[in-house]
Amino acid sequence: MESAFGIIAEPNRRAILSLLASSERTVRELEHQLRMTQPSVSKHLRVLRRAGFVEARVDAQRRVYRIKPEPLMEVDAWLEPFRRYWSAHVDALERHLDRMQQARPGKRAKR
Amino acid sequence: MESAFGIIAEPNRRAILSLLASSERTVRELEHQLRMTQPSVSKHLRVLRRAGFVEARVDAQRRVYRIKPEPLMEVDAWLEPFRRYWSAHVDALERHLDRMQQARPGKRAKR
DNA sequence: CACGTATATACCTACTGGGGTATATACAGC
DNA sequence: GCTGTATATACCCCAGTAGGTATATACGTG
Repeated sequence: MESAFGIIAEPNRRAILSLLASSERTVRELEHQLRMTQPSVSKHLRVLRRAGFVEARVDAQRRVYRIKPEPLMEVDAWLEPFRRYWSAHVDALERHLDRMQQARPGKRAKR
Repeated sequence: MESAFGIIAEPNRRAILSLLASSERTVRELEHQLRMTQPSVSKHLRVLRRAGFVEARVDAQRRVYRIKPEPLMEVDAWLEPFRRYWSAHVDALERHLDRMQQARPGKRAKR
C-alpha cells in the first residue's frame, strides 16, 4: 500500500516517526531505543523514505534520519471533515461532566 | 491489526468514513455511491463498527450508519507532536499533493 | 590493507486481510 | 404464509507484507 495511511498503519513505523518527531536519529539509535533488529529498522526506514515521511543525511558511515512532514500533513488534511464531530463530542463530554459535578458536589471530575 | 491506524489504512474504509462524515447513510447507499459489492461494504462496516468508528441505528430492515469520532480523535492526537513541522511546510504540502495526484493515473509498476 | 562498525539488501516464510460468491437472517407488504 | 428487499456472515482464494537470518556495501582507523 502506497498511501500515507497504509504506511503509518505499522506500529513500528509510527514508533520510529514519534522518535524522530523530537529529534533526528541514526539507525543505531532507533534500533536500540525501539529494541528492534537492525534490518527491520532499515526496512521500515526505507518504506518511510520512499513515501516521503523521512529523509536521511549522511554522516560518515551513519545515516541520520529526520522527519519530512508532508505525508503527515496529508493525513491531517484528511481528518478535516471530521473535526466538526470533535466539538460536538467535547461539548457532550462537558455537559456530562457538568451534570456529574452538580450531582456530586465536591467530587472532582477526571480527565 | 486493531489500531485505529490499521483500520483507516484501507481506502474503501476511508471512503465510507468520508461519506458518513457529511451525513448518515444506509448500507445500500454506501454500496451504490462507492460502487462496491454489498458484502464488501458490510464487512468494512463491521470492522469500523467494532473499532468504534461508526455505529448503526436500526430502521426496519435497514441499518443507518453514522460516525463515532473517538478513534479519529485518537489519530488526530497522535499527529500533535508533528504539528510543529507544519508551519514551515505549508506550501510544500500543495506540491506534495500535486505530485500524488500526478502519480495516480494508470497502474504504476512495482519495485 | 585488515578489521570493526554502520547500514542496506536479498531471500524465505508465515500470516493477515480484502475480494468474490453463495447463503443465512430479518423485516415489510400483500 | 409467500415474496422481495436489506443486511450480515461463511467460506475460499490470493497478494501483500512484516519478521528473521545471512550477506553485501560503505566508511573510518590503526
